[in-house]
Amino acid sequence: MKNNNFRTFQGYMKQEEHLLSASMEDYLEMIYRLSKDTGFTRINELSEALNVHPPSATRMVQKLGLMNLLQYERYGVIILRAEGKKLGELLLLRHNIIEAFFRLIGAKAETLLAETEKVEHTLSDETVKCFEQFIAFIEENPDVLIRFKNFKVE
Amino acid sequence: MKNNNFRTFQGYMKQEEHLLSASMEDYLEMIYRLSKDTGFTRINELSEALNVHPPSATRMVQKLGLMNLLQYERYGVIILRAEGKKLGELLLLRHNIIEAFFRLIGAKAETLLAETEKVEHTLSDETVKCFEQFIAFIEENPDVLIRFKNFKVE
DNA sequence: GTATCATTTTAGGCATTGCTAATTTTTTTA
DNA sequence: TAAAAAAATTAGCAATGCCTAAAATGATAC
Repeated sequence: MKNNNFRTFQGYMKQEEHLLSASMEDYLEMIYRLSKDTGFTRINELSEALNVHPPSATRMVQKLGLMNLLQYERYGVIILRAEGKKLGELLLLRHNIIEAFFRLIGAKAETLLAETEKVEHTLSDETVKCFEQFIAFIEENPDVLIRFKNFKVE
Repeated sequence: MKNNNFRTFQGYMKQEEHLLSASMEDYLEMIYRLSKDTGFTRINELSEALNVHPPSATRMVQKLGLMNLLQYERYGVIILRAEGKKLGELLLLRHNIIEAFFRLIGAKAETLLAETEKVEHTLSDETVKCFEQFIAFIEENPDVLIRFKNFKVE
């Protein structure tokens, strides 16, 4: 076995010149959700939504602030900057594509959210695009889905 | 947004009574691969295969040893115990299902391995089963794949 | 305006898993 | 069998991101 291409999970996650870690992506996506209507969110709301304790949210928000993805001052409100907004929107879009795709192929509803939240950090743009194309394909060819469902019953 | 079900990536990865962390799964899967023919492997071979440095492999192997997944003594060979073998086999099986599925829907060959290695730690058994069923479905209905490919061209 | 309450921050700790440097053990070679 | 080389271990550090406890700040009520 001279195949030099394997890595551990962490090895892969580091290797890429990922601008954002998985956690950063989670925070950014959630900030985008929460501030979509009102234009802002707060540490408390954010930490509750993500089921982390406030100090964890504070630290991450400070970090995202240093990266110029959002605007934040101590004890203040969290407002996405243009770049952060753009990323957040993409992240949410990606999330929705993956979720829709999993639903299509029959993933259990109970685990759908957790599944999507985990997977979304690990898929390449190309593969997400494949998911997207498959969704569009099924929309135009609903008979395929029916055949698949029948196949599964057997 | 009172939905209490979101978590950060790490939140999800911890939450489950996961016997094995993502890294543990990687090591176990690789040990299984490497010892499949010969019945054993070594720290050096393992660390090279996973692109980590030997001390990292030593530590993880010791940990897996404490979990009774493998048999190991200082400076010795690594031999999977029954439980470790069973898990390793399942992990490799899962890996292959996911890889085959991604290939089917058209994931880029260059990123296929990395993609699979990352995703495999984040999918539920049910979803992997969906992948498996889809593969079987396409095998029995190759016309669907042709239609999908044609659809993508447009 | 001050006391209370809620929110947020700071400080410090923990677990994981990677790394390097130095040491120990094993294997090979001469 | 003794010296050299290779392999593996130990020890200690780093980064990430979570936590708790205590302090600081802000908002509210009287």
